[in-house]
Amino acid sequence: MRSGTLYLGIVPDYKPQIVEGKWQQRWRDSRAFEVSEDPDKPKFYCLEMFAYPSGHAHVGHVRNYMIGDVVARMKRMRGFNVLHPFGWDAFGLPAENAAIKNNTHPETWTLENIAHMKGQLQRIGISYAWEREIATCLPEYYHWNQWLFLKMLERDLAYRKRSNVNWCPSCNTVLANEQVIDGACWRCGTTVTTRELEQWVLRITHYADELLESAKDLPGWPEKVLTMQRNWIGRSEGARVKFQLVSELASPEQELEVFTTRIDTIFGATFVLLAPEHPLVQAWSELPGAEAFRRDMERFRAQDRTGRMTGEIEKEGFDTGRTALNPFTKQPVPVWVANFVLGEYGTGAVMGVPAHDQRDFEFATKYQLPIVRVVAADEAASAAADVTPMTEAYDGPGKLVGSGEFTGLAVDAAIDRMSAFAEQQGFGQRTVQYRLKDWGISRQRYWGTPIPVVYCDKCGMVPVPSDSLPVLLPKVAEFSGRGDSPLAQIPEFVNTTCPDCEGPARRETDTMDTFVDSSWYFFRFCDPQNTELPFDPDKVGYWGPVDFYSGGVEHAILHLIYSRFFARVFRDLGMTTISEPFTRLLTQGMVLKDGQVMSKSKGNVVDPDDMIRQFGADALRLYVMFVAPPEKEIEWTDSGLEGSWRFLARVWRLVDHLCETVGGKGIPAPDEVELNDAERALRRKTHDTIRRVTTDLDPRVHLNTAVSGLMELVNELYAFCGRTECLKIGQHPDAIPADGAVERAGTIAVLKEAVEALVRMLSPFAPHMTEELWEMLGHVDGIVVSGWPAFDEEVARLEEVVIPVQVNGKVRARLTVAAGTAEDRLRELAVADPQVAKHLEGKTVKKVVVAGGRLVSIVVS
RNA sequence: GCGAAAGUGGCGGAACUGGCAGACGCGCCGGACUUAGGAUCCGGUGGCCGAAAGGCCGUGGGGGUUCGACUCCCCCCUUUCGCACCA
Repeated sequence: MRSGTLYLGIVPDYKPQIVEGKWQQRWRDSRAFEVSEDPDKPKFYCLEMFAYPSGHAHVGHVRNYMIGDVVARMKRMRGFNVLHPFGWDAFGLPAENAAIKNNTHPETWTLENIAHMKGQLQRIGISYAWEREIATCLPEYYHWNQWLFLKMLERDLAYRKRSNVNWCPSCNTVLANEQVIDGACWRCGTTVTTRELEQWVLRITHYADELLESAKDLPGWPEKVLTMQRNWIGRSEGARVKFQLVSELASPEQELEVFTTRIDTIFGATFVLLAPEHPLVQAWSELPGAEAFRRDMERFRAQDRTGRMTGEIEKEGFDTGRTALNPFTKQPVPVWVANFVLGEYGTGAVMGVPAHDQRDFEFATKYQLPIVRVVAADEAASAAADVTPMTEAYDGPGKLVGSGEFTGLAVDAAIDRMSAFAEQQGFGQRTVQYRLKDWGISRQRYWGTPIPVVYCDKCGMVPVPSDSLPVLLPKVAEFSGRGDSPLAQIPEFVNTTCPDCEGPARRETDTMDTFVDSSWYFFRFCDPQNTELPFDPDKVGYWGPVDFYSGGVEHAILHLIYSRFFARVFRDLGMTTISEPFTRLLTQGMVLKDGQVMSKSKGNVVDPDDMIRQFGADALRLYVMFVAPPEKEIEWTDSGLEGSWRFLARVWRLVDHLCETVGGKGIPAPDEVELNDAERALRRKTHDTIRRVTTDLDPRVHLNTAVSGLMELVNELYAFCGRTECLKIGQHPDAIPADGAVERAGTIAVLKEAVEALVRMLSPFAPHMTEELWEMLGHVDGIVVSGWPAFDEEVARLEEVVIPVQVNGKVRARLTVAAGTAEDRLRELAVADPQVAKHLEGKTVKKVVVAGGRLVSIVVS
């Protein structure tokens, strides 16, 4: 043996494959992660966004589950009653497409994928309460989608509406606004077109204001996500203003209403613009002799929807030949149809103020409509306004000109006064407009929840009574991938009897958007087997809301806004008191390989099972947690994984080497024995590490720095053992010369404390290996119940501190002094230090600052 | 165009409230042990000058505040993300 080293001649075997199988089996057998409500313990609901069972989970997917598992295991050790469930977002289009392609049934495909992926997660050692597993494609689950739909119908939160909807020609189905990304289908990327369809809609706008207000302050959510939600809801305050139609040809409707946020500019309104979809435009197009009108209208309506939405298409319009009276000026203005006016926003009609709106300016320039300036930045601009032609619209602050009795008012005051005036006169109304639209949930596909209504010739639309639920999805259907809903092609399903009159009736053949399934599954986990209700309010009362929720940022709007909506619906049904379902939200970064997002289609996926075979699940988990903060994307490297494996093997060897020394009973606690300097230093490091790792995990969730803290402790332990003669391999402490019995007891005591703290704190990251080590250290009860190590502030406090001394901002020396040395003394020592003195030579000391007792700063000139 | 976040060694990343920049790991270099070692243990590793002691420079660029700035303020550059004719 060489002195000064811990040389382990025989490398003890760290065989993750054996250890991991053993503990996964034990956890299963002991139902280690199953929980029930326990009012005596604080609860913690830890959830990762459940999975779409696409087939095989790759490392990019499982990163999320690993993050959640570290949090869940840590909280469990810290004494919380932890609910950590998992399930499957199992309805959806890929199953149907796979069915078409492979001539199988979506259910078969889905259930096989679930079985495989469940195995993958179990091999990673995620501590799920598997007895609560749910799959949304099973009647036990979608029954309650239907139940909730009926409740929403009763409360007028669900309604049927004929409108232009987003249509994905590839998926052959409708998409919600949230599901159109840059004009393309969120799932397949095909350019979305428009169709006019009658479909079921959920009134999310009922909660628009509340969703927006709460999104201003959800302290546990990333600011980025909140901003996205606020923008999506898009509140604007303004006014609706009525313009009287004066044309002889005017339809029976004698007025049209515009929405504006800038009523102060209304004296500059020189025309009115209607969306091609506006009802008046439709009505006029149907009048005799309106062929040309109709042709233009149709042309605009057929224009690419996203082009119109994003401004890529040139602004175009045509004169309707009608005029309307500006209610403020009483002057007639022409009414035009314009392709850039959106039918579904506001009233589908706007006033054209070319002087103060760039879009109107361009339109007016193109069609030579008058431009009248009514807001001036200052006096000079006001004077110049009449003579200088504008080159662009002015939308800055200023005072009104040429606006009758409102002339001279500042913009904000004018908006206020003019809105009030319009209300008083009865031609206007202050109003709040949202960008958020009600959520269309009808999908013309098979693999989803049947919408529980029937259509009867006599009674019209009739909801299926709750006691007849669930409306089962029939097993057999044609999956041609063409035409209308596959359900429409199954007569046995379609033809039914009316619940009211018992006459013949047809079932609704559309299914629900799968985002309905995922909007409330977190409540179902609290009571997954309930056959009477979606969940027992008491159980959700105990577990809810979700304390820690993690998943991809791609759901920042879709899933996360729908869930906030549904939580409020359940609340208003009296079933919960929860408004915000997710207290803390972590959006995990993606995993890249070769600079690209890991995905099956790119062929760059890393299968966790391959990594587990080589290095074990613990090494995989540790690597993914260590390589970067959880929110950041990471670039996969094999060498990084190997490094984590090496670290675990290093811990294994250390504990294996020490377990006979520090394992078992009868070892005194460190504060019961006398400690030498080295022992006190190790103890200090131990407690400092506990403090750091604990706060890094909770509440910070800085998993990467928590791991690095543990690595430092391991390095310290190796160094300590290397310096300690009695710890050379092959020499049991009993065989050590007896010149330091007390010292040896201290060594054993501090080592035991350090090693046990290390193993326990490592266990959320590497649960299998640490269970095994914990057992090797002589513990009978699992590490899961061992508790989290406590740290002692007193012990962690340094006895000696190093104080850097700066001269003009540069560190010139370091003083080693007793902790708590008085500031005056520090000043003396600093100035007297030879290195410092060198830099003070020939100069005048102007000031000596002692900052918080941690640093001395000397200013010279 | 608007909004947000970010920019630190060869690489991933630390630095929590303005107080020792580069923790920890990867990679690389050296040593020990060895028949051998891609294992293991120990050490080194921002750049430049220097044998060393030490010195100078250094957190995208430029300015500012401060005894002291990766951190705060102003301007600019770059990247990523989100929104994008919403009247």
